[in-house]
Amino acid sequence: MSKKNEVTTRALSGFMELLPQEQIAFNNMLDIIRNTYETFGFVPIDTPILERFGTLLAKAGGETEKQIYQFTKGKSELAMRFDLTVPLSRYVVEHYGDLTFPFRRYAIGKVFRGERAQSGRFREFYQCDIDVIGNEVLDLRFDAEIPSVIYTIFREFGFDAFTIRVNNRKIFNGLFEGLNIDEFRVDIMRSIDKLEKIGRNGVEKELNKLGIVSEKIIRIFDFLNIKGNSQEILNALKQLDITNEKFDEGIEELSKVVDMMRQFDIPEKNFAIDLTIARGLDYYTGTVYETQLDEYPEIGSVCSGGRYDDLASTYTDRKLPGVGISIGLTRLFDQLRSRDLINIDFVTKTKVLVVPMTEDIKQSVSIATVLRKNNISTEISFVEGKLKKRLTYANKKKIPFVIFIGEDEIEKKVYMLKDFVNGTQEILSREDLLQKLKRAL
RNA sequence: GCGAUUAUAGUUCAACGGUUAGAACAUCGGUUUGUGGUACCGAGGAUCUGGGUUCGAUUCCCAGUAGUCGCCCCA
Repeated sequence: MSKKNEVTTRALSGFMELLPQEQIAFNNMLDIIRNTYETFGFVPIDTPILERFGTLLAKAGGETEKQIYQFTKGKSELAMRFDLTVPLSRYVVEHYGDLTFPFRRYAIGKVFRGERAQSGRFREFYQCDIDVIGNEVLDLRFDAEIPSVIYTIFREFGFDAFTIRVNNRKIFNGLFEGLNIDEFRVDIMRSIDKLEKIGRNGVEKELNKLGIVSEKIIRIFDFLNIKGNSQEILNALKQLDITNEKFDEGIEELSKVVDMMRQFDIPEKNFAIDLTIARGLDYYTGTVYETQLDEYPEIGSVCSGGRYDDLASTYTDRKLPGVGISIGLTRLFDQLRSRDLINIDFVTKTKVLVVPMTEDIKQSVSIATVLRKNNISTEISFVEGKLKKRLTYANKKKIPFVIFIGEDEIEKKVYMLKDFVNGTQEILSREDLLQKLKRAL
């Protein structure tokens, strides 16, 4: 808070800003995500942060629309993207002729939602998406591959106890059709999604409010109360007295997806069928996923997604079914950080601080260049004042090595290397210095 | 959009209807010159904005603004 111009220097609420050491940790997680996506053969794209308002609005609706940041510049009605999937569908339609299908793309970027910020809920946050888009058709096996990417990433993050929960929207839709309450589909799913939070009574109350008769509510809970391992759930579903084509189709799909997830070597403990998962944007039509950390369920979902059969239908007559998932890295990172679960290993990536002790900096610059060419991050200290001050800088930033270059060193063409960790110090030739640093780092 | 709650140094927190609003951490300087961490000494730095009550308000009241938490929604 600077008084100078009476301008608040605080970042806006809901916009995460990190210290360098945190940002390094954050970027490390981003790197893991990006690398994993690429090893699965997803290609990168980067769509604009701003889109025409009409483009975003076409697929949004209801609550989502209220949360879109929109503004007018000149005569243009613009809006900030609220996710990466709607821009993707626009992108695919626009570049349809240049893309190879199934189109496997990843996108990492900030998205914006104009809502009230609170714990774990941001107005600007990173989404890290993968999607597979088919031309006319998309094999169900892709639905099982997506969770295996997620599994790989969370293992790379170092997590062991996490669960990828799977469900299929067709089961819900079939159930609601069968009970003749399809018109309340969206509202019902939202209530069901809150089951863990508000309990059975809370959900019952909400369903009552919608005007659903108690006999049907009981049927819904018969369905929701199905528990057990994946096989038990599937068996119980088949025995439910629901005659609806969609319902059966959903069970069939879910059954296949789960079976294939096993073939992708995802351990049983890391996935589960969860019939209460209804969450997610309106456009999901089949498989839906949600991932949570077993030890921190209160964090909520850090990775959600699903299958959508008609995402681009507002832009084109072509049928472009897709399946994908999004990691909400900002939320994940923020929640881990507030629980002290982020390892802050580095304040900087600098490994060597070169300290010129004279006006002549030629040798300092020269050795810095050599080290950098050898991929050793190096800074040169141009700080005025006492040597103490310059060493304090290295100490604070936890830079492990300092090289002193004074008159003696310049004269003899040698380097005084100080190991900050051990506190040792030695005079080395350029070649020995390089070899030693390479070995140590 | 709705509700609750909070607002004092860079940060986390004190205090008081009445003289210079305290502390810790952080920052900067010092404890003799080419050697950091620990210790000691010192310095700078704050009552969100506007009204009201009062002899007097940072303190009490109202409004605004902003933060936080929750609802809605969602990653």
